[in-house]
Amino acid sequence: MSEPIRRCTVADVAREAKVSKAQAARALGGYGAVSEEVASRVQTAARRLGYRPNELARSMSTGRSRSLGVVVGDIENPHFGLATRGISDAARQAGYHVILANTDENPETERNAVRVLMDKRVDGLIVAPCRSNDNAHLQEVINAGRALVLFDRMVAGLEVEVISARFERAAERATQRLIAQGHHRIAYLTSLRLERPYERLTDLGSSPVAQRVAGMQRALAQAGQVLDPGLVRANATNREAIARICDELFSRPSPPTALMASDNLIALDLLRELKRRGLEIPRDISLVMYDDFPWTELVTPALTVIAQPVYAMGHEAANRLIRQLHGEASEPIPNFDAELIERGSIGPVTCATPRQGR
Amino acid sequence: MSEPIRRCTVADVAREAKVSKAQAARALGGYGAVSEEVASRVQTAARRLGYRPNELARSMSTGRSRSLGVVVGDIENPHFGLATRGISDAARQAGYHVILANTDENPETERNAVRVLMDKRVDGLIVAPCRSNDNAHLQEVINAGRALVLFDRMVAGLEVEVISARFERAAERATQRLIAQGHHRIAYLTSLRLERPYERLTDLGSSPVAQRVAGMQRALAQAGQVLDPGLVRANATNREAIARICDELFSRPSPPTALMASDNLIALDLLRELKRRGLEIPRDISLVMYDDFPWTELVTPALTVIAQPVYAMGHEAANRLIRQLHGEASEPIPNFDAELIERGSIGPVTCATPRQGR
DNA sequence: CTGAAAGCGCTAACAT
DNA sequence: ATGTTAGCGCTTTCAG
Repeated sequence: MSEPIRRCTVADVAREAKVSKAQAARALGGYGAVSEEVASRVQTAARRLGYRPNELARSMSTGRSRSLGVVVGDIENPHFGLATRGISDAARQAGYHVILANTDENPETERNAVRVLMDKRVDGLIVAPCRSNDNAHLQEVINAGRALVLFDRMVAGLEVEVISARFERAAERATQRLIAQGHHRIAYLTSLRLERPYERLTDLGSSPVAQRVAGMQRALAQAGQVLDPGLVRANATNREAIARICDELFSRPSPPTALMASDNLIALDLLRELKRRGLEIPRDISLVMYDDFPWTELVTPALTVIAQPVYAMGHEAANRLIRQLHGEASEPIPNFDAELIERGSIGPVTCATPRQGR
Repeated sequence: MSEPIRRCTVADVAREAKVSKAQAARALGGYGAVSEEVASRVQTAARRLGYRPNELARSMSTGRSRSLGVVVGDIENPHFGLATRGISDAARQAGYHVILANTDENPETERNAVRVLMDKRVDGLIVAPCRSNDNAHLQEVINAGRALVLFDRMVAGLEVEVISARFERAAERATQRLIAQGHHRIAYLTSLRLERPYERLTDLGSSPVAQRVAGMQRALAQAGQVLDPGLVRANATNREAIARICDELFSRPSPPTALMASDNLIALDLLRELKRRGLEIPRDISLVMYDDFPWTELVTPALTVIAQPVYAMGHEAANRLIRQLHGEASEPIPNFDAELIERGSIGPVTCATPRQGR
């Protein structure tokens, strides 16, 4: 019931150790010059009193909070779970803490989160932005002189480091494999928000999604084919949207014979949707998913995926951010190359065009 | 290059609005009494100057940081991903932030994390403790008068709210189903750390694991059977451990005909291990897993699982914590009943005892 | 309703 | 090496 419980402060320790407050603080904080004698007396006193530093006060005077803000779309998504793990492992090792903010892939929430984290005086920010053209709030971060690293996606007009895998090569290879099996109508589904139907590569800016589509395009070009823009579908953000996209895709005169899912959530919904329509992988349709998780090996057929080193990327993002904070020179960003892992979800295209079930 | 960039403070706003610092602070913080006149002048000045409050300073004087510490074993585990999502959604709604700490299921790291979070002056803590008998650091939290809610597991000798699903009923039902299919040697694998081989229910304290085993026991008893203690295996914390446990289990004179995996990580490893041994589910062996995730429906066969409302539990944990902080009376903790979801991984026991493949 | 001044717990000059 | 004195930016008495 006793309410605030005045915690013991440096002043208390100083009194107990019979030294000045400053000296006690130095011994406790391990920063100035302190004699052995005094140091041990202070340590003893601190232990006896159960002293714990008030990090808030410390941050207040130093101006640094030793905490990193992490802003992701959805921590429930294992992709971000893994990334966050990488980030927080690196942070902990360097003595930093992680303040997590979920944006629900909502730009408004993201703006807000970034602002509040700044108000909390995080030393730096790792943001997986949900929009690539919405940079005002992130520019503010830079203007305020706070460190910033982007994760997964870049943002137009923002000169900051971006940690993101390189997808073009793997996308190209995956498409080649598909083509080798006779596919040429290959649809690509992404959760990227686009106001208008996809028309050309430049609609995608320089996002990773652009790399993925570019890779497809290149592989198709090598085979003397062109990518039908109508097969690149954005806004695959939830089950209903994905069902709708499937409806449209499969009611085309020439429906796709292969699907590429831009993330595991899309793949999961797609798998359900295909099952519902009685379409069997890889007999009736082929599937490639971006990202790799343990379960992809265990579904039937095992999924052919384009893996990216998400944990390592998170780790690197945090390390770079921290290096920025310490004013250390940053080496070039390592190449995180996405990698095609072939399992069983690509099969030869069948003569029978899969028609819409339902 | 300009280093610290002195951010604008209440003093600046006050000067600009030609009022006292105190008055500006009141207008900005929305607390004391302020005339319309002054309020609007201050707001205007604040906007013009791009004022943003320093939450650190605010916390410093109020003693409250509006942030919650969340300590979990492994954010990469979708179980905790979901829980964290529930927590942070509830927190955000109430204007709180979440500071996340990963313990890697390591007691030492956990103690440390709890301490540092306390030092950062979080208002309250949600902890998924990795040990049920290690309560000193958590007792400190209580002694310091800080709010605490436990997640998933309880801790001996600690009088705090625990949010955890109730498993006995579902465990019993699952076991009944198994028995109905002729199983009676049912093994249970948990990541719970136990120094010595399991012998009796009391070895498990009052953990959820105890509920699960109790449920099994009860169902077996109803069928006139007893649970062989050798089939309850703790320390299934990683792939190697799980492989070793399988070795032991399947080299018994009478190996188990059904397996219950205490979490999704164990199930994943088990699935791999069974495949490696050429054991097919549900023909050669049956499997039930705790927790439910989208992919469990998509593996072949679809997994029979014991689901728990993890998101809701996280949400509730945060809400209760916040209610504690506000000194509001807490209603009784709702019952989060785990639920058996029958899919395809339970089959009839076959005559041929599965022998070790290797 | 408004203002002056004290203080949260710490670090950082500046002396000694 | 040690002590003294100011702050950090905010909230909070306490007067008026």
